[in-house]
Amino acid sequence: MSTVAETQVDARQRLLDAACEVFRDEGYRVSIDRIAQRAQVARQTLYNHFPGKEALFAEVVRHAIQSILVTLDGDTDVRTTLLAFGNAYREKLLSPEGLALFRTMTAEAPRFPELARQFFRQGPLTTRKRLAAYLASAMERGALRRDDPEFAAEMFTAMLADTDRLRGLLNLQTDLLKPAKTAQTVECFLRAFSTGKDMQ
Amino acid sequence: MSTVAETQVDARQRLLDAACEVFRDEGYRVSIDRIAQRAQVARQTLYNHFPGKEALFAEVVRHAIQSILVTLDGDTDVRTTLLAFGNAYREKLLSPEGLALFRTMTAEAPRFPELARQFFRQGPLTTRKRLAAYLASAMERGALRRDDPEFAAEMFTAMLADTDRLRGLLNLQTDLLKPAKTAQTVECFLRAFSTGKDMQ
DNA sequence: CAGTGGGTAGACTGGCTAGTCTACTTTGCC
DNA sequence: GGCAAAGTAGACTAGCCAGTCTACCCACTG
Repeated sequence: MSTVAETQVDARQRLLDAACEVFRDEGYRVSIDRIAQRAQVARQTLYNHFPGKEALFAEVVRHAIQSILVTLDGDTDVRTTLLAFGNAYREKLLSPEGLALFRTMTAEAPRFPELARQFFRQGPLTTRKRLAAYLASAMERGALRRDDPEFAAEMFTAMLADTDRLRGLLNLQTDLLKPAKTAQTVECFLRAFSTGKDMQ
Repeated sequence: MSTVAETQVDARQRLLDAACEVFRDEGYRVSIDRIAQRAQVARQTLYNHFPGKEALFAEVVRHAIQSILVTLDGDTDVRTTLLAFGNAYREKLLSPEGLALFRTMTAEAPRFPELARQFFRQGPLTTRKRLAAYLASAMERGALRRDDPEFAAEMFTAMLADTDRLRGLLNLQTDLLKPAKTAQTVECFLRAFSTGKDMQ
C-alpha cells in the first residue's frame, strides 16, 4: 500500500478535507501552516498541489456550495412537499457547515467578488429557482393562488431561515432545528398563497 | 479657537467617526494606523483615548446598534403602519451601514461573543419585540387573526429583508430599496395574518 | 516664566503571515 | 543500482500588525 500515486491522491484529498474543516471553523484568516498541519502534510506539499491560499479557498468553497443545494420532489400534495423542502432547507442552512459557508462568503465577498457571485448563483439562487418552478406549476394547476412564483419563493425561503440563521451566526443557540417551526412556517406560507378555497 | 479641551473632544470624536467609517468599509481586520490616519491623529493619541483596538471596536459597534433600531407608530390602520415599518426596516438594514454592521458582527461573533449577544438583543431582538407588541395589540382588537405575535413578527421581518440582504452582503446589487417590494411583502403578510373577513 | 497636560512623529519589539528555497528522504520504476 | 517523482523539515525573505516608548512640541495655567 501507499504507492506514489496513492500518496498523491491522499495528500490532495487530505488537504482539501483539512482546508474545508479549518476554513469552516476559523474562516479565511486561518494560516496555511494550520491547514498543512491538519492534513499531516508539509507546507511545500500544499504549494505543490495548489497555487496558493486563494486557490485552495476557492476550491473548498466551490465544493461546499454543492452541499447546500436543496431539491424538491413534488410527488404528493403541496403541503407535504413544502414541508419536506422546508425541513431539508433548514437542515442544510442551519447546519454548522451551512452557517459557516454563509458567514465566510459574506465576510470575504469584498475580497472574492467573483466567487461571491458564483456562490449566490449556484447556491441560494439555484435552490430558489427550483422552488419557484415548483410553485409555478402548483399555481398553474390551481393548487396555489396565481401570483409571482419568484416572489413567493423568496418569501418562503426567507421565512424558513432568516431569524434562526442570525441566531446561529451569532452563536446564540445550538438547537435551531425544531421541526415544529417548519410546520408552523409552512402553514403561514399556505395561508398567504392558498387559493382561498382549500384552507381548512 | 482650538483650546486644549476642544482639541481633546475633537480628537476623540474624530477617532470614533474614523473608526466607524473604516470598520464599516474594511471590517475589524483594518489596521490601527489606518484609523489614526483617517482621524488625522497620532497613533499614540488613539491609545490615550482607548485601551486598544478591541475596546474601540466595541464602542463603535455599540453606537452603530442604536442607529439600526426601527420604531412603529400605530396611529393609523394596520396596513399603513406595517408599510411604514417595512420601509423603515428595509432602509435601515439594507443601507451600507446596516449591511456592514451585519457583516462585521456575524464575521466577528466568535471573537466577540459578548458583543454579539449585545448586538442581537439590543438590535434585531428589540426591533422585533416592538413589532410583536404592536401585532399583539392588533390581534387583540381583531385587526389581525389571533396567532403567536412573536412568530408573526419573525415572519414579517424575515420576509422584508432576507433575500435582499444577502444580495447586498455579496455586493450583487446596489438598488435594493424598491418601495414596491415592501408593499408586495405587506400584502403577503396580511394575507397570512388577516382575520379572513377584511381582505378586499 | 515655568510647569503640566495633551498631541505628534517615529523608532522599536515581538509576533504572525504567505510564499520561496534548499537539502534531504522515500518510493517505485527501469 | 540508478534515476525521477513526490514528500518533508526547516531556514529564510519580506511584509504587516498591535502596542510601547522616547523625545519633542505647543497651549494653557498658576
